[in-house]
Order: sequence, then C-alpha cells, then structure tokens
Amino acid sequence: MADDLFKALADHTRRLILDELTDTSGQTLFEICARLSMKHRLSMSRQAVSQHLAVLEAAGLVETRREGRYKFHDLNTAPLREITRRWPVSDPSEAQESTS
Amino acid sequence: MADDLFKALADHTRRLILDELTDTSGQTLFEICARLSMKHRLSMSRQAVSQHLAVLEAAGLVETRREGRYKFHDLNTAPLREITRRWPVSDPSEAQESTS
DNA sequence: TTGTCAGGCAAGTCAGCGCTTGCCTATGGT
DNA sequence: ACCATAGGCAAGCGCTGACTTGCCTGACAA
Repeated sequence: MADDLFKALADHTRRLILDELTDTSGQTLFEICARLSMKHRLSMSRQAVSQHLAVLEAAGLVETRREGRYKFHDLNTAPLREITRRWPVSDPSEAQESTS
Repeated sequence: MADDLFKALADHTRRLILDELTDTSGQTLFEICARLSMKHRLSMSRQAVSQHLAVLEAAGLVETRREGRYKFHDLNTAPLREITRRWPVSDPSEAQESTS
C-alpha cells in the first residue's frame, strides 16, 4: 500500500506524468506520450509510458475510465495526504529549522 | 533535489527510520540500529543503516550534529512540503473522488 | 599506550526496475 | 470485409540500488 505509493513517486518520468495530469486531467495514453515528448523532449516508447501509468494506478494516484477504444487517465492526489499525515510537516510560519 | 527527496522516500527501511526519528529525534546510528531490530525485527548491518541515513541526509530529511564521538540525527520534515505543493491535495471536506 | 566504542570508506554481490522489442486484442471507420 | 487506431502482454537487457564484508579513522577511558 504505502510501498506502492512511494515506489510510484520514485521515478522522474512518473512525476512528470503526474505534472501533466495535474495540468489537464483525463488524458489518453497517446496524449500523455505526445506531451512528454513535446514539453520535456522525452523520447520514449508507448509501452514505457503505459507501464508507468500502471504503476501510478497501482498506487492510487491515477484512476482510469474506458470509453470505447479510449482509456482516460485521471489524477487522484488523495493518497499523497498519507505522507504528511505520517510525518507531520511543521507549519511554515514557525519554520526556523531550515532557513539555510 | 526533488530526485533526492523521492529516492529517499522510496525505500521501506528509510521510511521506518523516519518513523523512529519522528518518535524520538536526535538518535545516534547505534540507537537507530537497535530500535529497528527491536521494534521491527529488522536484522541489518550497521553500514546498511548508515548508508540509509546518508541518503536521508542528502534529501534534507535528516540533519546531523556531531558531539565528540557521537553523531546525532534529527528529523526535518520541511522538504515534504514540496510534495503537496507540487500536486495540490484536495481538501478532505470536499473529497468525493475516492470514497470507494 | 593500549583497548574499546562510534562511525566512515570502498569494493563486490545480487535483485529489482525501467525500457525496448515483438506480437496480440479490440474498437471504430470506410 | 478490410485497415488503422488505442491499448495490452510478455520476454529480455542494462543499470541502478540495497546490502554485506573488510579495513580504517577518531574520540574517550584505563
């Protein structure tokens, strides 16, 4: 459970995918491929992106819905809440610990 | 920078170390080793834990201070704030997207 | 000085992960 | 029927990462 979440976040490309879905949720695999290669100069096979999406889905960060031959991918940031719940982040207003 | 953070969080043992430091900050390497093997039945070499601490320190999640031959490790959760800043987490009160 | 304790450095091993390649399924258009 | 499109499955490869082992440094005590 938590394993899947952190493993999903561990990869750079997957984080870029999350960025893209944050920008516009509900994209198809091909759309995501296109945007990655355009905006980030990432030349990657479709399979690679597909596998990344599977990992993100296993972590609950991405939810999918099928419509005909299209599969749309939606972002779900809810699992991220567990992180700051596990290790409470001190309020920025009282932050003096890392002003270096 | 972000790479180091997520890489640090990716490992199960490192997350346990963060848990221990959340419980009691300012422990030495040997104390952390002892607690991991006691509370979590983790039999691991001292070096392994030491290397984990180095990774956590590179991520800014752990800060260290030397006193004589002791080196104390303190938790710093500030870097975690970047996560929910990058992918804003919807407020739980308006959460209807993942009640499944 | 000698011994012990806390910690660090470096090389080597082994498993897991990211990615590719090749082939397959299924939906929709003509 | 045919073909193109959107996506999936599975085997294989290379590289990174976790862990061990062995040896070394530095601080305190006798």
